Amino acid sequence: MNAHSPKPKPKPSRAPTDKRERILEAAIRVFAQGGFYATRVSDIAREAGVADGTIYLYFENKDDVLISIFQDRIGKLIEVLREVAARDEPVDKRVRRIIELQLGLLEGRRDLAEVITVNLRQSSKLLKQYGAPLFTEYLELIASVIAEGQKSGVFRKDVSPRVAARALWGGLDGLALTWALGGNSDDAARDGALHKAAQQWGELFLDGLRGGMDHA
Amino acid sequence: MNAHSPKPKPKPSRAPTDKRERILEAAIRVFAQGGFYATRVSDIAREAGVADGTIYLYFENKDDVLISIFQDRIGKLIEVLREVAARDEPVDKRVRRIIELQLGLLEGRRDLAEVITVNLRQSSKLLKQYGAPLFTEYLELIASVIAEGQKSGVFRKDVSPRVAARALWGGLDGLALTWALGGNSDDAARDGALHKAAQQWGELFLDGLRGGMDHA
Amino acid sequence: MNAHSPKPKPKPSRAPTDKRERILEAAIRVFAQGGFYATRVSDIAREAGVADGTIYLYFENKDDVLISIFQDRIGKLIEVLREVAARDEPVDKRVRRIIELQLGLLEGRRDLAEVITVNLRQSSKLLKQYGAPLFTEYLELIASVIAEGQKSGVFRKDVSPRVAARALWGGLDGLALTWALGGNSDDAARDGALHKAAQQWGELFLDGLRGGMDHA
Amino acid sequence: MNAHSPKPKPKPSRAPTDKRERILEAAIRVFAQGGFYATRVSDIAREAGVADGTIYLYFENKDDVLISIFQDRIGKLIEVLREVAARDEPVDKRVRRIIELQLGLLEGRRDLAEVITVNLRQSSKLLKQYGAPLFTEYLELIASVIAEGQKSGVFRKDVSPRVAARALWGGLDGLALTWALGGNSDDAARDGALHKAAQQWGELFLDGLRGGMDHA
DNA sequence: CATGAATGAGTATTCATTCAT
DNA sequence: TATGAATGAATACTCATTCAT
Repeated sequence: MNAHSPKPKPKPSRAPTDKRERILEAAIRVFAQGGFYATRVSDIAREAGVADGTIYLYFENKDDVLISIFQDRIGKLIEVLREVAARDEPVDKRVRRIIELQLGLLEGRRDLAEVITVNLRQSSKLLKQYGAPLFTEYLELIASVIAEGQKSGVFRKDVSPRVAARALWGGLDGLALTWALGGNSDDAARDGALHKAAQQWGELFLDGLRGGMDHA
Repeated sequence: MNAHSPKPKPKPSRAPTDKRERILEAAIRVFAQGGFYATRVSDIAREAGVADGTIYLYFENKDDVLISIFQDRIGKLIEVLREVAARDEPVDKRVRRIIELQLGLLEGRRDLAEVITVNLRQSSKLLKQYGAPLFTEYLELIASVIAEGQKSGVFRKDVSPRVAARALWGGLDGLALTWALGGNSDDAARDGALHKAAQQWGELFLDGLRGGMDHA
Repeated sequence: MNAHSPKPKPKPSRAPTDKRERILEAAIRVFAQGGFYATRVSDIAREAGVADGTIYLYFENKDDVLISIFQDRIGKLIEVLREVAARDEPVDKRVRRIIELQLGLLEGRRDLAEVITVNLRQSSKLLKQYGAPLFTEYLELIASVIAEGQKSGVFRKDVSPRVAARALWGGLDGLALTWALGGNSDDAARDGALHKAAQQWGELFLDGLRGGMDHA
Repeated sequence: MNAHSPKPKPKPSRAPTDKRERILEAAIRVFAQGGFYATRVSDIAREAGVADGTIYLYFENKDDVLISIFQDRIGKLIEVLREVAARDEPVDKRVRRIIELQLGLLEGRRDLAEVITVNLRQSSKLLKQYGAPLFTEYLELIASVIAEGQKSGVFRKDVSPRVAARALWGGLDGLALTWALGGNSDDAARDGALHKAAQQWGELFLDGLRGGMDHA
């Protein structure tokens, strides 16, 4: 009951589970539009082109849909992140990759950004129960890279790696939030803006991490 | 319906609608606890020590309560922030004050901080409609301080003040979020931890803003 | 959760709780008509002349309505029965009173008879959870009278008082069931028939209890 | 819709719709467990080891399954009862056989007994529509045995055979009900207890029927 | 004949809002 | 002003039934 146990994904064969994906994508769209609470299950169903009841063949309940969005997407992100974090590259380069990765998740997906930055937080229950573990895992990976940078003398040591990781993530999330909230003009310019902002933020962050080197 | 037309706030006579204030305070507390949607009007009423119907003597409806929180409280927050931003102090000191202010460590106004970190994301619809403008104003104030620092040569110039402002806010929000997600032990130790984390984050941020000075 | 804890009956003052009673009576009527499961909550509400939501001010849920019918009515029956069982009268006379009492509950209330004989058994869950205790108490009272009769040498001793009590009750219930199921002609003749049948059954039962006296 | 027109039972060829029988058996079991309404068609299917849809190849709908149980099983029960009632044995012996038959202690046909005690009351609507006639026939057979006993001077004449039949059935039903309500320990001890209770009840009943002989 | 994924009508329950007192 | 009992619209979820395979 407590652990998130999704409906036993019916035979992940060729196309069938394609329907689960369709529902997930539809949910991202409608959640981004009206928010999790304002969205009716039938809205998701209509958007996905299935019957209301079909939703319940693939998900436990409405909550489970939101949770699954988070878990599927963040889960994938963590997988890649794990690989990046372990790479044999300079730590600052890896930090830049992490930033690009997190933003890349949202590349051209303002809807997904909104679901993750806004909708997920509307239910403290869901956030704490299901979000926290994955979120913590994600942050720990980032923190481990920063800690490594501290050990190798590249980063200042008077900052907790976890605090830095949270701040890094929070800064990106903040950028994404304002980006998601920004008008409806979803032109490439905006995408470019997000990208550029992220780069600036990355350099600021890295300089901050290095900057204190003298007084460390 | 669309324009926010609150109940004609009965002229603040002697005890200037002392009850309206009590309801607002109560709402901030319960919204912070369980979120806007999970909170029932009767929860607010109980917390405020009034009858359900009384809420409707001071607010149009439930939405109006959240909107009023935005406007009243963020309004006050902005007022204070405006004063801080205009102070005749070094910019880095002012940035540190902003950080403390947002985290509510300043003057024990934690409730003001909660409005931003918790309530801001409660309702997608309301956030976009009423929250965004105020939020933007808030960020602009921060950005103005940073811009000033750039002008005076204290901060690097290759970072957009707005990007920096968002990142600053986002980082703080991230710290507050993980702090909120962490267990329930609301002892002073946790307060201390948040405070310390905020300081570290502040220094990292400031060093980042200064750090690039050489290549600026 | 397990114990049946009805909504805190709002002030049992003059008339207010009158509404609870109205709902209960309405429920008896509609349950008897279409059965517990086929009856919609809104049917009860309409019959009682209240709004759907009002039902939930007086009852936990639909189950609670059925349980309350049983508990209220059987509860009252047990109160009287307790007095009768303790009377200073010959045991056979007391047994006859018990029979009349049980049938009297249903006097001219074929609907109530149907609710108790049929509807209550449609949910084994409800029956076991809430019905059993009261039912057992009721049977024990009857059994105690029979046991007394055995001690005083009036009744045969080779029959368990509990078995006899169950059989007595079962026989009455059987008569009530066929009576409740019988056509729709609810004339006095039918009432008389039930009464007469009960008397016959009472004498048969009493003779049975006495009959074995010689081989006891 | 009203008249019970079952699916054209496919001509019982070799294995005469062996599957229909399996479904019926399964339904009796699960209905007895949780009641008609609480049982889902898929429960029946799982218990029978067939797919949900298969049920509809043999039955019109869920109601039809319950109706078919009535008709098939009670029909069989009545057949056996008819044979017992017509036997060339003393009436009291035949009454004892009837008792054992109804309690399912005879020939291990407990399922037949369950149909009466449990399934009969499952659906008010169906009970009235399809059950009542069969039930009446069942009672009439018992009544006929009692009437015969009265004619032959073995039983008292001041009791209506029908009343006696109902009481006999009701008493047994009462015993079975309390037996069913009692815990879950389905050991042989419980079976023995029921058997013994039934015997006691039988003798009480018979003595009651005979007992009044002197004042008849 | 058999399957079981998909359907969508049906309903208990909640909770914002009203209004008689 | 203040109350809180009453309202009833709104909606997540279930499950009997269908039908393409």
